[in-house]
Amino acid sequence: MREGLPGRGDSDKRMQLLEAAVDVFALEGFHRAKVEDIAAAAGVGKGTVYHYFSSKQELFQAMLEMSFNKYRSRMRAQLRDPVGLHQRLESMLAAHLEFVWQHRKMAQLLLTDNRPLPEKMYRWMWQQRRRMMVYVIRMLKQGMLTGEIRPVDPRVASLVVLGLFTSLGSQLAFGPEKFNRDKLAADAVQVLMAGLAGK
Amino acid sequence: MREGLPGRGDSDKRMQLLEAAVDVFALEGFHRAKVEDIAAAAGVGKGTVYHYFSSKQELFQAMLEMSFNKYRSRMRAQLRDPVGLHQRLESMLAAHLEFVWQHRKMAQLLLTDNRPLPEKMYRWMWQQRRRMMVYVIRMLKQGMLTGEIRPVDPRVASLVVLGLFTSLGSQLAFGPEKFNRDKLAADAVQVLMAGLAGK
Amino acid sequence: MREGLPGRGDSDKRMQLLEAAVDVFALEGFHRAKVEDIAAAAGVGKGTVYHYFSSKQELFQAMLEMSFNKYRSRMRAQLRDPVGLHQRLESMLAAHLEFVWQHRKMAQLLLTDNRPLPEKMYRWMWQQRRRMMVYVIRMLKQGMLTGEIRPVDPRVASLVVLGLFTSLGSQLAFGPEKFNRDKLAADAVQVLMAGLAGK
Amino acid sequence: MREGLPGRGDSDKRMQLLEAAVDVFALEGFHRAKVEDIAAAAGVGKGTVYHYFSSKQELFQAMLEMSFNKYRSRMRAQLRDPVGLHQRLESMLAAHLEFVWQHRKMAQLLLTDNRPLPEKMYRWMWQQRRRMMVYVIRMLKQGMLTGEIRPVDPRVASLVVLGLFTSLGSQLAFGPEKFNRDKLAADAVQVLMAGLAGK
DNA sequence: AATGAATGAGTCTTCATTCAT
DNA sequence: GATGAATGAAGACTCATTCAT
Repeated sequence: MREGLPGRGDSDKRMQLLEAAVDVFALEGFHRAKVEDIAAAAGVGKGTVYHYFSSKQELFQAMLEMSFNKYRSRMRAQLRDPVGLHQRLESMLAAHLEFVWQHRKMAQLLLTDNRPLPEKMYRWMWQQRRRMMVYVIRMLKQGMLTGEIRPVDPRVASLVVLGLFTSLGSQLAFGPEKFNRDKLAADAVQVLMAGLAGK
Repeated sequence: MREGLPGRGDSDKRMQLLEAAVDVFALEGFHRAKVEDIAAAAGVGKGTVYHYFSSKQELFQAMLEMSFNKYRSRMRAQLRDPVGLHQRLESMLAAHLEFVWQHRKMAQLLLTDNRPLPEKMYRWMWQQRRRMMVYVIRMLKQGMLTGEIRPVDPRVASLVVLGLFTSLGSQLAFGPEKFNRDKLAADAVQVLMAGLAGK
Repeated sequence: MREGLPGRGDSDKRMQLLEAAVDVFALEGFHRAKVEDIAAAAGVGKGTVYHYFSSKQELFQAMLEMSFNKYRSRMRAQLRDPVGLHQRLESMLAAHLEFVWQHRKMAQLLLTDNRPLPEKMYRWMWQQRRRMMVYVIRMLKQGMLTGEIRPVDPRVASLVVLGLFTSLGSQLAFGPEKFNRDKLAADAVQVLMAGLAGK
Repeated sequence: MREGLPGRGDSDKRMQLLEAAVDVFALEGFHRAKVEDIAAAAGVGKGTVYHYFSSKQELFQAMLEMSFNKYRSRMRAQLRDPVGLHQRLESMLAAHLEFVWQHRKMAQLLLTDNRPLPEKMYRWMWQQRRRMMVYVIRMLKQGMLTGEIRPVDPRVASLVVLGLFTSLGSQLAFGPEKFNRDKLAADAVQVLMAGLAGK
């Protein structure tokens, strides 16, 4: 049946399913989301899901991975040009907020519902955070070398940075207020760099 | 059987159930937790649950409220004696970490599983965060008046503060590392107050 | 505890329960009626029910019997004075309608819900009908002897009579219309006696 | 597996379920009937029931409607040829008895168990009776015009007629005796038309 | 490859009944 | 006698998964 160009990367239906999965899972959470609804949202039959994914579980994981990958490549794109640490933190945070905003639903899902993932997936998610942390720590260490930041425990500092990202992200995704994302990022990084205490 | 002081305000069984609920929900998440298991963990019959709570849902909510209330009173206790802002943030964070550590399971639950809560509970949880934020903002504003902190957008700053709390909390609850909680709190607040940028 | 005159026929509570049972069973039907509700309606504790009746089942049966007995004695009262058959049928029907009207709820119950009664009760109810039929047949036979009615198969005729009673009863109990019960009885018996066919 | 003519309008399984429902509901009553048993009787899985009916309730209603419809079309078939009123009543009653006999179980159900039907269904059943009554009244009025019956209150008379139908029906369905249905119908209508009173 | 009818394991919830006080 | 907290058997219903077409 498969019409269209042969060798066209990923099967159409698979991608449709993944995208439908983002919507439905985000809206309903893992448990309330029904495979049938995802199939319907993707415009395919229920059985078709099982051609592409061996289980609801697996579909969920694949969907998560796809989303994380999008996130990572978005972040990486931000980091090409070599700028100072302050500037870099600012554009990373802006990119983070931009992504979170655009994938609000997905973000809500990650921050609220899940847990079917028998450990394995959990570990994977934690790993993602870990990876991010490692990257931030490296960045901070380098900043200390260049004198852009003063000597602090990089592990503690990275937690502060990550907390900032997450906190602003949640507020954006859940909060009722509208923010100017770029200004928010700039302000927050400014606070982070200069500290709260008056000079 | 009835041990302990007679006439103890809240029904024994109800409290047993709430405590069993914390354990089981934290371990399994809302959906996988079986009412029967909670009953068993509390050492009562399945039907007894429905004497005290009209549904699994309600039991879950009651359990959350109990935990939040414990958290709030713990926090408030920390805030009796009048100290400077730096000191206050430090002891709040320390208390937060202490609580999170002691209620690790509960924390994991809140941060990972949930979503059955048809809006109502959601709103309630968001409200809790809101309330905390309001409190922090007030604290920061006062700090600006006393000159303890420099003039910054208090909303942005409060997000940084909350992010710090959450971030350290997660790391503590989920991370494999052991931390000296008091030192962690002190260091983090130090970073927060003085900022990353070298003087 | 039992205060009041000793030897006072039937225990107070028992009677209260039976009366509450009529209301609740009639309103809810056997299955939906909850023992607890009946107890509450009688103003006693749930456990008390089981002092007087060994089961919901038995309570139901006792309640039915009480009602039937009331019915029978009401009917019998009607039959003291010796009058002609036409007159007797008329006053029986009027008494029937009167009773049905006053015990509307009970009637609805009998005509709509029931069936928990594992045979035993069923047989009993059928027996009541039977007994009634036997009585009617005897009456009809006598009427033939006295020449008040013409020779017909008494069994068939009794079915017609009983059908009349039931049919008018249902209409009264369920129908939205208000009837003048005595006139209705008179008219119906008139039709029954004289037949539909014009002379 | 699928035997019988292909393309048969109503789904096979649905019909199997309806027929199994008649048997099981009639045997057990609404409440005691287990969905699982109906499924088993229909030779399908438990879940299948919920493909065709959204609830036990709905299955019950659908089953009732099917039966009533059968009854109505049976009755109507009886009424094609134009005959006198006496004759018509007789064949209607005979058809009624025939149907009741063949659907004895169903009849028992209707006359004994039910009441889950939150009003809606009740109204519908009452409506059926109403409709029948209206039809009978029209018939009687016409009979008065043609002089086949004498002038009587048609509403009262219709109650007598319906009572006759119901009464004989019950006797047939529940009673232990065997009847010659046609003779019974003829005799009863004869009584009805000529009345009990001797000429 | 695609489908959706069919399935039944898994759970919440109800409520008659028991029994310690 | 009276009570109501406690119990657990029983049953409706959901939904991931299979499989014949």
